[in-house]
Amino acid sequence: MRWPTNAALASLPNRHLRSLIRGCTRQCSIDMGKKLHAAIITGGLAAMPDSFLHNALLHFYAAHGSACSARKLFDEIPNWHKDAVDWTVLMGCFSRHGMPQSGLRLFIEMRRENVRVDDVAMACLFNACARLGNVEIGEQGHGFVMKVGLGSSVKACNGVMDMYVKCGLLGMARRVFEEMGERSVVSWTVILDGVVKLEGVGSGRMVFDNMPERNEVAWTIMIVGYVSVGLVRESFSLLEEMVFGCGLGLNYVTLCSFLSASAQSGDTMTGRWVHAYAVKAVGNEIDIMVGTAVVDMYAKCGRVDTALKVFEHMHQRNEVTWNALLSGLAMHGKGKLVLNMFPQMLKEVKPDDLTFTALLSACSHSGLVEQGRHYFDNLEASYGVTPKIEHYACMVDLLGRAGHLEEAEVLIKKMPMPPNEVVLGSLLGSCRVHGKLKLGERILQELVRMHPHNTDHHVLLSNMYALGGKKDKANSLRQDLKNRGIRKVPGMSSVYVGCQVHQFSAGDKSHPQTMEIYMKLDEMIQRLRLAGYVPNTGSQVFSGVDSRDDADKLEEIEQALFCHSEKLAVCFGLISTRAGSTLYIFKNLRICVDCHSAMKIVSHVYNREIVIRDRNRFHCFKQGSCSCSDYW
DNA sequence: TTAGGGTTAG
Repeated sequence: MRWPTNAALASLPNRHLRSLIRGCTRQCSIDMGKKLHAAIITGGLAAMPDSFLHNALLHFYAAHGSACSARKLFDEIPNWHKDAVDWTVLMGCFSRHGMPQSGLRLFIEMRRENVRVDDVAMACLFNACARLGNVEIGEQGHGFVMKVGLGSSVKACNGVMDMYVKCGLLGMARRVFEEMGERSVVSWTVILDGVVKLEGVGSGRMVFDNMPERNEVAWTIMIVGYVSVGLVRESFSLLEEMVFGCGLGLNYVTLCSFLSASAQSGDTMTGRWVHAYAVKAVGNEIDIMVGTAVVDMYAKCGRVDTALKVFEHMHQRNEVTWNALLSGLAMHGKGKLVLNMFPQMLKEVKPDDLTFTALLSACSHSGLVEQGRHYFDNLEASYGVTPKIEHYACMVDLLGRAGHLEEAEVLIKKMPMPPNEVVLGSLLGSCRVHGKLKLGERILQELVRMHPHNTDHHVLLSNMYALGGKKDKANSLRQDLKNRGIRKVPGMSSVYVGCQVHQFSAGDKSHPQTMEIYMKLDEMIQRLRLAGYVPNTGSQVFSGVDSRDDADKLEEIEQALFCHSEKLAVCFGLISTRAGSTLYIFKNLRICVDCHSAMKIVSHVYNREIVIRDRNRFHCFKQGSCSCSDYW
């Protein structure tokens, strides 16, 4: 079919043009929508204001994320001709596309222009406040709603509640909910979301069970809640009820939500199920967003080879897909593969700033200094990417780890922005590795000034003192933290066994199989010692100073080391999984030096692959060595 | 005939 001439299009009645534009909005026909817009301009229709036509066009640009075009069109509509709908469409567009601040400004402008504010406009305002976490303006908006008599509007109240929930004030949201004369399924969903996130899945389930009506969003919130705390059995039973019991299909939003939750919590079982569902539903033509989420999920769950396979089979890939894969490979220390694949990426898509964060962190995790320098130096000239603080942080990390501490310091001084915690933290980490106590102290002072409550830095420095033989200084630093009432974030390790997450903290005795776990731990330590393991007591300063003799103290330090959360998780994994199968462990902090050397020997002695995800990267222990080559 | 709230991949 031939595209009609602009003149032919312009001769159509406005109501037909409006339907065409609306069709483009619904079908995501971006090119066609733009052509229609052009025809309207050249046909002279733009000079004859028609608010419905304008609004349809504005809605088209707003829906497709082109906030700039939407703003431009909005500004072209004469002020006397703008109605409340035009204002709210643009406000919503700003908020949804990462510019909630602009949304707020627009609301103020709207008030100044004396445009009538209705409940939908208020809902948009609350959405912007929710995204900004701005409870002050949100509360003022709540007051305004009550004052102008919008308190009986379900939409306005839902917006108020959502704002309070997103700002962490569940009590306020509940009060609004209880006072509502009429509630929609959305009112219930907002409360459910708040309760699951702020009070936990247990309380959330009670709300869910009491809902008079449930939509797919409610099911999604509940299932994501279960996945994110590792309740696999519960997430599965709800998934089955949703899909097979209620016959609700999973759409791409739901699928992405489940995959993202699985990636974060390391729940491969749910992740796999969702992947299989998506494949079964649409065959190999998986939605690009879902496919990307699948790649990300496998990579973050430690199955980087599966991630690579899924990636290779995808029919369509964009820069987000590539970034998911490359950063996954980087986390697994596969730096060379990242650099080998990058030219192929250049052929397919345009790399963005996140691509280079992945690339530079790959270089950093694999010790590829020269290559890292090359990409960093050519960021702007060759790829048109302005270096952001993340890139500087990667470079400081890369240089520091490789022992070029002076160069790293020079780079920090040259940065166009002040260094943040990540940049300085990286340099401090390198000081520990290379025993640069003086520099370390200086950086820590700066870091403490910036973030007095972050314990990680103190721990790093106290470990550094201990390594340098300055036990007194190390202990006084610890004491200082204690006096100020600041506690270290407890290390936690989890492992999925039998459809359930099993979580351990250091010295944990709460697991039902504690007896067996500690018996296994004794046996494991003995076997490790026979294989040459020597506990790394040098970096430990937890003992406190008392009058007991050194042998006692040493034993206490050793016992503390043996009970680290990842060792307990490994022991539980060893007794509860099939011989020879791989163990996957997820830790919230970074793995310590002693656990790292112990895990290498465990992988050899027990002939098991052990994959540990720590806060920064993956360690894959196999036959006595680690994929990070002791470089982390 | 136009608009909104909750779930949206790196």
